[in-house]
Amino acid sequence: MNRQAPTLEDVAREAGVSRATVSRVVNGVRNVDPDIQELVRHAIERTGCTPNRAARSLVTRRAETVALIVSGAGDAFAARVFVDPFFGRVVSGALGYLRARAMHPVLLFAESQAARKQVVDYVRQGSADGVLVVSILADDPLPEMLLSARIPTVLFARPGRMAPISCVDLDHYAGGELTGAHLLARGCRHITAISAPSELQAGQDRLTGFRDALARAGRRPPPVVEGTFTLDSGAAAMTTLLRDHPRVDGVFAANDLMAQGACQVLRELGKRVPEDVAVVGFDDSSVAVPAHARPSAGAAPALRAAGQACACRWPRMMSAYRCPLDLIVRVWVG
Amino acid sequence: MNRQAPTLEDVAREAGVSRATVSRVVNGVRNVDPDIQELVRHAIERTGCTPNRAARSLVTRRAETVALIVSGAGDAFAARVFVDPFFGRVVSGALGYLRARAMHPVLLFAESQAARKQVVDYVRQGSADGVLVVSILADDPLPEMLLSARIPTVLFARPGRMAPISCVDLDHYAGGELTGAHLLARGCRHITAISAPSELQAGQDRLTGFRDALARAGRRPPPVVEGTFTLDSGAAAMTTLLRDHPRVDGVFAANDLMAQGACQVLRELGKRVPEDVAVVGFDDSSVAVPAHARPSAGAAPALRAAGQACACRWPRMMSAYRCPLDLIVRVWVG
DNA sequence: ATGAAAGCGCTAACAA
DNA sequence: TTGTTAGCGCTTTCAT
Repeated sequence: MNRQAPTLEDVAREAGVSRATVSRVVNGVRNVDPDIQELVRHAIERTGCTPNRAARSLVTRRAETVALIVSGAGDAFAARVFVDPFFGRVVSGALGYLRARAMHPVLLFAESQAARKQVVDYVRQGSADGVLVVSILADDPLPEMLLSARIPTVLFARPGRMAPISCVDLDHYAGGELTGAHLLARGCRHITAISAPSELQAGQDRLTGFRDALARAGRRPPPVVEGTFTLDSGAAAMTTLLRDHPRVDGVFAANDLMAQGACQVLRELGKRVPEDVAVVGFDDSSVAVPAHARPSAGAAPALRAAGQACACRWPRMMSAYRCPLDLIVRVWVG
Repeated sequence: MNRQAPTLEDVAREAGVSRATVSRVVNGVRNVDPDIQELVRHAIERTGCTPNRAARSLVTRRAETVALIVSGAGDAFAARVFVDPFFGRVVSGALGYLRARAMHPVLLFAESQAARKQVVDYVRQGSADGVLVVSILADDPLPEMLLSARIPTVLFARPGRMAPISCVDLDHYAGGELTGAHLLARGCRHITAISAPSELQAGQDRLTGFRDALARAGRRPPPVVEGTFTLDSGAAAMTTLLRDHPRVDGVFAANDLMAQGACQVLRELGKRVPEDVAVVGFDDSSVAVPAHARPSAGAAPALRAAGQACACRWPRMMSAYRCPLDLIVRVWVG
C-alpha cells in the first residue's frame, strides 16, 4: 500500500551498478558498456522504475513543459480556442509538435490581471520552460509581462504594441485583399462591406485590405456597415445595406458568422446567393466550406516554426505560408 | 543575463532569518511572529523570489497537477472534447474547480497503446497527482491500466467493464426514457427511432430507455434504423423510415446531428416539423436549443463531486442531478 | 567506462 | 517561536 515508487537507486542495487550508471542509461548517454546497458534495462523493467520528474527537473532546470495560455477568457471559453478555425489548427498543430518531443502542455487561463501574474509566476517557478499565448484581446498586457520576465514566448495573434515577440497570425490584410479580388473577379459592380467591431485591429486590417483591392481596381470606397461578429449583427447590417443600396450585388463580411446572417436576410428577401448577390466571409469556418475541402494541416509549416521557437531555440526567420484555401499565416520570430 | 532565480535562501539572508522561517511564511504555516512575517514578505517582494516548484514537489511528493487525458483520439480531435455538449461542460467545470485550488491541468492524448503507457508513466513519474479521463472509446483499456497502477482517476463516461472507478456520465437510459415520454406526451401514434452505431454502449442505453418508455405505455417496439451519428446518416435513416412507414409522426434520433438530418429530409418532403412529425434528438447541442435557454452551468454539482474525487478525497456517494433541460448526469464514486 | 560524492531548492522533524 | 539539519531522487563533475 504505502510502497514507494522504485528509484534509480533501487535499480542500481538490482543491477549491481551505481546510480550514476543507471542515470546514464536512462538518459541515453553514451560511454556505457552495451552489456551493462542491457543489464540496467532489465533491472529497470523488473523494478518498474519511472525516474522522478521533480528530481530531474530540480537539477536540469527544465520542466519539459510549456504553458498553453488562453489569454483574455476564462475556462468557459476554452472551447473557442479549440474550435476557432485559426486557433484550433494552430493549437492542435502545436500540441502535435510538443508531443513528438515528449513535452507537455499545461493549460492556463489568464482572464484577469491577477491571473496574468499567476501565469508569469507559474513559469518563474520553473513549472514551464516557455509559453504559447493564444490571445483574443486587442491590447493584451500579457505579452509584455512575459517579455520583461524574459520568458520564452510565442504569441498566436500579434501584440498590440510592437514588441520583439515571436508570433503567428493570419495575414488579415492579405485575406481582405483576397476577398476584394474575389468579388471583383465575379464581376460585382455594387460592392459593400460589413466590417468588424472597430476596436479590433484584425478586423480593421481585413477591411483595409479589402478596400485597397477595390481601390487598385479603380473602384470608389465601398459602403460599410459595422457589425459585431455575430450572426444577428450580420443580418442587421445586410438589412441596412439593402435599404440604402438596393442594387448591391457583392458583400464582404469581416467574418463567416456575419456572412451567414447576411445570406439569411438576402434569401428571405428573395435574392439568390450567389447568383444575385455574392457574399464572401472570413475565417474558413465550417459554416462556409464543406468539411472535405478544408485544409486540416494547412498551418503546419508555421507551427513547425512556432514550435521551434517554443523549444527555446530562436532561429532568425520570417516567412509566409499560403494554404489551399488561401488561409494565409505569417510567422514573426522576435 | 545568467542570473539565477532567487531562492528561499536568498530571501532568508535578505530578511535575516532562516530558510525554514521563509518556507513557513510562504506556505502560510502559523506559529510565525507577525512582525517577522511582514519582514519576510518584504524580502520576498524585494528579491522577487518564486519558490521552485520541482524542489517543493520533490519533498512533498505532490505535483499540484492533474492530467486531463483525452483517450481514444489524437490532438486533432481535442476540439471535440471541448465542444461536445457533455464533455465541454464537464471539462470546463473541472478546469474551474482545479483553478480555484491552484492545481493545473496537463493535456495528454492517449490514442494508441503506446500513448496510454506514456500517460501512466507520466503520472508514475510524479508529474501529476491524478487524472481525469475523457474517453470516447466503447471499451477503453486505459481506466483499467490506471486502476492497476493505483492512480487516482475520474472517468468522464463509464468504464466498459464494471470497475471500481469514479465516473461521471450522462444517464443515457433516463435520457432515452425522457425522449420516449416526450413523443408520447405529444400524442404521437407512429413512433420510430434512428439509433446510434450498435457498438456504442451509450447509444444502446439511450435506445433501451426509449423503448422501455414506449413499452410501459403499452406501445409495441418501434421500428429502428441504425445511424452513424452523422447528419447524412440521419437523413438516410429518415428516408428509409418514411419509405417503410409513411404514417410516421414521431422520431427519436440518438443524437442531435442525426435529428437535424432527419428534419432536413422531412422538410424537403413537405412535412412540417413538429406539426406533422415530431423529432427529438439527444445531446442538448446548440443546433437543437436556442443559446439563451441552454443550462451553461447545468453540470456544476456533478462536477463539484468529480472535482472532489480528483483532489484525491473519496467521499462515498452516489447521486443524480437533473438540469433545466433534463440533462441528467450521474456520479459514481468508486 | 564506472563509481563516489556534491548539490539542485525545498520541506519537515527535531532542537533549542 | 525560530534555527539546525537531514533528506527528497536525480544529474553531473571529478576521480579512478
